[in-house]
Amino acid sequence: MVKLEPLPSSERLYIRVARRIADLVKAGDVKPGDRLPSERVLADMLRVSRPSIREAMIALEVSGLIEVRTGSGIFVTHGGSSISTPLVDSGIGPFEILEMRLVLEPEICALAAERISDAALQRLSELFHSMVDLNGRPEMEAIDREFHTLIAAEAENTAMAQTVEWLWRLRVQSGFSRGYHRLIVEEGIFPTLEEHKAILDALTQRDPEAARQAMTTHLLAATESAARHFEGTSA
Amino acid sequence: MVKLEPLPSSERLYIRVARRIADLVKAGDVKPGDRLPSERVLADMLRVSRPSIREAMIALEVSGLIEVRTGSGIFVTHGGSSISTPLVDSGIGPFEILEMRLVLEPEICALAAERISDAALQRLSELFHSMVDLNGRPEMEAIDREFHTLIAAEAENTAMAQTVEWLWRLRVQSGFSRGYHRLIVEEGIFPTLEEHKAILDALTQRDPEAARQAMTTHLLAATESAARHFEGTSA
DNA sequence: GATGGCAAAGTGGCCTGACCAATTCTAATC
DNA sequence: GATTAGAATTGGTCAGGCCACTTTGCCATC
Repeated sequence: MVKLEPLPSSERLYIRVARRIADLVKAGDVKPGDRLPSERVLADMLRVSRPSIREAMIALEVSGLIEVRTGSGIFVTHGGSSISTPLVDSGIGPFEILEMRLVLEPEICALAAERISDAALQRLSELFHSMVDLNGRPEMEAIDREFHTLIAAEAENTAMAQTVEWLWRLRVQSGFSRGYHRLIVEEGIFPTLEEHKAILDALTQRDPEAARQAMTTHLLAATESAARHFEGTSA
Repeated sequence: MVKLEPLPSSERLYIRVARRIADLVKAGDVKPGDRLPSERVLADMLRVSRPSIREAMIALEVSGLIEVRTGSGIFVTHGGSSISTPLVDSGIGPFEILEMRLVLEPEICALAAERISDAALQRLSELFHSMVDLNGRPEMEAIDREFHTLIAAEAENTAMAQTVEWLWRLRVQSGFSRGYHRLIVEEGIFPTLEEHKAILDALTQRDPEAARQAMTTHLLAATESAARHFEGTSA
């Protein structure tokens, strides 16, 4: 029972093509925001047919590495190869997301307190003031998202940062966002603002313990208000 | 400046097709292991061309929902739509993975202590004895993996479970596995066995605090031995 | 009757060439 | 200089075909 398996004689063509393109991006030959050559040109350069190029592009698109714009071209995503946005519903609900965030983000916040850059602190401060100005309008959710993902990025752990971004994408899918604005209106904006302020302050003072605590408080509050919101619903 | 965007009137065809197929799977009309109709038949049924079917299949394949076997057919994966195996190298290194596991898995283990089923405990026990029997041979890593992913599954939080599986896939990619066996040989098998035994015991007693502590101890030990292993290397 | 081999049918892998629709660019026009 | 109509570019989709690999089942052989 030796079970020798390979001689992957020849992987499927679209995979080889996708890897080539991905290497270009990773090597920095093309940067986020850049446009790739057209499908026809790529096909000509790689000596494969256009369908094969298209298959590779779809694979890369699903992987989140590129974005295809009809009639315009194929562009490299800014996000880089993060955990892909599920093509199929993940089936992950709001409370699972919050439970996980409650485990992950306080620690991330503590790490970020030690590693965060001045530029990031500056940006966080701007975001906080944007939240104040927006005062509960729907756009606030996007600010909230950038606030949390930026902190995750500053923890300088790619795995954690990608996971936080993934969780936000899941949140958008899982019908949580639909109630976000109503929630803010119902519960008032001030608690949320104060919680974010506490996080910002702790990070500014680079105090890991306070940062952890502030994030925990914030997410516990979010969980409770979500519980009130979804009370009795099937979500 | 209203910027009304909708009427996604017509998403790209391959996405609509992929969703239809994904729905079939989610609805249970086709089960894991089943073979889907051939590309030609699908094209005929959905009234689209074969290339469109192929593009959809590639999207689903990258998403991990199906598996395409040349000359044989298209089969539904057993794993279900988990976080997909990156087509491109994520660039996430061993220590980032361990840092994140150290945050996540102790809490998962604590949750699992309260929620784990008897059947799962039974399986964990079997896995532990397999580890003892294998006594450090390379196959042990697969057992180790099932041990941890099973615990994550028993925490009854899909987001966490998928993340743990994702981290193991990353680990395989990141050149960690290549040193695993050597590590075991160098450091001896017994510490690892004892750590797993402690985790198993805590879960059996359904003691969250002990479970958390046991997992922390295990991962700290793993981190240290990884540090010794990668000492001076570029990994 | 069981076994082994071989051919036909079925399936995915890949290509050529074509046409359509959206976007972008260009140049003529006001 | 700004506007706008047309041309060029780009992705979206289709049709049909050929190849290589797998599976299946028939048939000759043992």
